[in-house]
Amino acid sequence: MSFSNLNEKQQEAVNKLDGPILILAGAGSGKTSTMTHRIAHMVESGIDPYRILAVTFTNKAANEMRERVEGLIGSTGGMWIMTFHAMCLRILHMNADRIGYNSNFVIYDTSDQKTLVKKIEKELGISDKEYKPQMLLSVISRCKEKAMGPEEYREVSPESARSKAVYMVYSEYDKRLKENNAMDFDDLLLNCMKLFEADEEVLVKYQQRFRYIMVDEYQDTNHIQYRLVSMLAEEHHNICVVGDDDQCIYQWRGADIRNILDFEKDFPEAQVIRLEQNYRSVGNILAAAHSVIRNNRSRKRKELWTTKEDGEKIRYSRLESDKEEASYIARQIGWLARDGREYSDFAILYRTNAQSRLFEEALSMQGIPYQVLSGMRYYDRKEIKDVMAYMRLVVNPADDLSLLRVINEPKRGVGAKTQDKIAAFARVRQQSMFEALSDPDGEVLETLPGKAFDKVKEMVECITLCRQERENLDVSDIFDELLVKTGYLKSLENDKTLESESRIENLMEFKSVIADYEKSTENSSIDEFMAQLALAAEVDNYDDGQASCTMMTMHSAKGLEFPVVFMPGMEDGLFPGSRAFDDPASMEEERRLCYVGMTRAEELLFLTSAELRMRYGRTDYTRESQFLKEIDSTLMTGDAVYQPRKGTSLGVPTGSRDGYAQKPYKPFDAMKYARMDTHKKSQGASVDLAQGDRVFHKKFGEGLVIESAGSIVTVAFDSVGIKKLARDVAPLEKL
DNA sequence: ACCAATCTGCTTTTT
DNA sequence: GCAGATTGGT
Repeated sequence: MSFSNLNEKQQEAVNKLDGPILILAGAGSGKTSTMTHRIAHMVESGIDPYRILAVTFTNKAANEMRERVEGLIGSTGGMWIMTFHAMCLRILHMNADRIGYNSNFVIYDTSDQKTLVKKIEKELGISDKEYKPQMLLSVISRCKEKAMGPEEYREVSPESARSKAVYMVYSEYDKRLKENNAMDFDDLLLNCMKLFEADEEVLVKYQQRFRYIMVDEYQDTNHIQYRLVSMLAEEHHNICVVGDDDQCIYQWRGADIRNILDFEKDFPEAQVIRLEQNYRSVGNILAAAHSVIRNNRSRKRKELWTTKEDGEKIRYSRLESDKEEASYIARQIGWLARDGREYSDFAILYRTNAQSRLFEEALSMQGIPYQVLSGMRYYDRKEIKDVMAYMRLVVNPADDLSLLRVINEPKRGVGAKTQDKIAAFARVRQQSMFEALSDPDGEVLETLPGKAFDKVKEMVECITLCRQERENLDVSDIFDELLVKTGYLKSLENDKTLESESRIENLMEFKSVIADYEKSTENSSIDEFMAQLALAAEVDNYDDGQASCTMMTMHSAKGLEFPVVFMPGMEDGLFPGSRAFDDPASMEEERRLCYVGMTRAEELLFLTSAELRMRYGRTDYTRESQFLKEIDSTLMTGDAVYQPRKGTSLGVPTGSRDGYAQKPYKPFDAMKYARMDTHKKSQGASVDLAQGDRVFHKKFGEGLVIESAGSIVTVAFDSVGIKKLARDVAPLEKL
């Protein structure tokens, strides 16, 4: 095989197959090409594909790698090219019994986790206001990423109400997952690691099998993923990790940047190869991106270069308002398209999904076709989750959470009280709720109120039948059976609203997903289908063949490239987000995100900001993003970026190398004020004042209302006399 | 048990 | 500004 299309460094990486290697692959440096050629080279050198493992983060990356390897050598044979989670799922499926799970376990996604935590909080009498499910889950997830169980958590945490609450929820959460024969995403990794630790035999089997290991996006691995990889590579040390510390944008989710920074410590004999030639962007874009990222302290030395021409300068515009910003970008796209660009050449990359709305409006106004990659997963839709819950029960009758989700969907007259009753019965009988209801003795079922009895019985029988026959039925048959016999479809049809119609459409779309699955798999089964589905994501649906421009967050844009990129909302408080100003580490992460965004652009890069922006329902003045100030001004045209005068009263010299160090200014936190707004509003509305009422004012003390007309209240205060107050604003309490 | 009116509370996202 | 959750009324 010839690698003449690869540069020297890339060839070096491709040719060194043995021993640990760290490939620092800058943005656009031909990373995937290098990795796929390296795999191809292994096979050409006579290495059995069965011995090769390549792990990625996303399905998309795994699919792309598989396709490209197939393109090079025709077949991927017995290699494993898959995500961390898929790998663990596969290993656990074959060995579930060894860690006390039944191999038909189901996977709980984020919203299942949230439902479960809320339920637990309620049962334990913990306020879900004080301890937000999301916050608890992120603590739990952080623990699991470090392989820290609830007991260990308790030991290392300070004695506080908070850690006690976390401990109680965490331990109950874990217990419930196990009872329901379910795992969350972290468990897939964690349990796989536990399996390796507990069972030498299993570990050795995989160590011996995978003699060559590659890990993509190594900068985004968390501690458990790191451990898994280290364990597998322990024997032979043939491990090749590829990543770019400058593109680590998932630290907030547990990615541990130290994994890549410390690789050479972990494997002292490691060879480091830097891919620094960029094939994607013109010189000016590259230089501008570099002028931003160099402000980060914790990064490996690296500077991309290109043989491309400088290209045009980056264009920056400060617009009057967010609406103006959107219409400016739409106009630019219009002009460039008339100039011969394809619509698919354009991408609008923003910091938050909420920004997409204005662009959608502006683009459709100009008649420009677009596609939005939103955070909302297709599988998060209610109707899809409902039918999936039915399907899960077919696979795993121990899943109480799914049963609770659908027992009253469609309405069967089973309210909260009845649900509690069933749960209580099930607990006494040491069964899951579904098992209790379907028990042939009928004891639990018969306690249901009359009209609920028939309907629930019908549902239970339908699911039981599907379960018994699931070996003989196609997945789509089970789907039909469930939709019809449970009455779910009928209740949607009877609804006759626009919403229910679109729900039916979504269900039909889901059926075509099932049909696709059946076609693509020889031995299709509902068990396997459910497992695959849990690991599928929406971003996989991005279609680059479409003749439309694309909008998405900068996060989702990682790994993609576009000839023309727009980055709107370059404002302190939005990008970088206001929280970044409290913490240098997260400011650095925002900066990496900015770098990722900018390096998506091949030829043209537009940055914009708006003087006035509406956020959380209020309009505020904004300040230009500090990232704009970091960009080498000789590389930009358009509006000048406002630069504060040197040596201002605060005495902080400008031109400091780290952006955050020179920043005495904390951007306006729109969210904080939006919250205050709603509280005020609700307070004002609740105070219904009439003449003669006694009131209390924080500053003026007690008084008597002498007139209440429209928005003005006149009060005679005992100590300070008569005052006229605006009723919606004044902090008045009725006594 | 169910529905509608009000209130709340908000990044980023993959698996 | 908007969606999801909660409350209060039937």
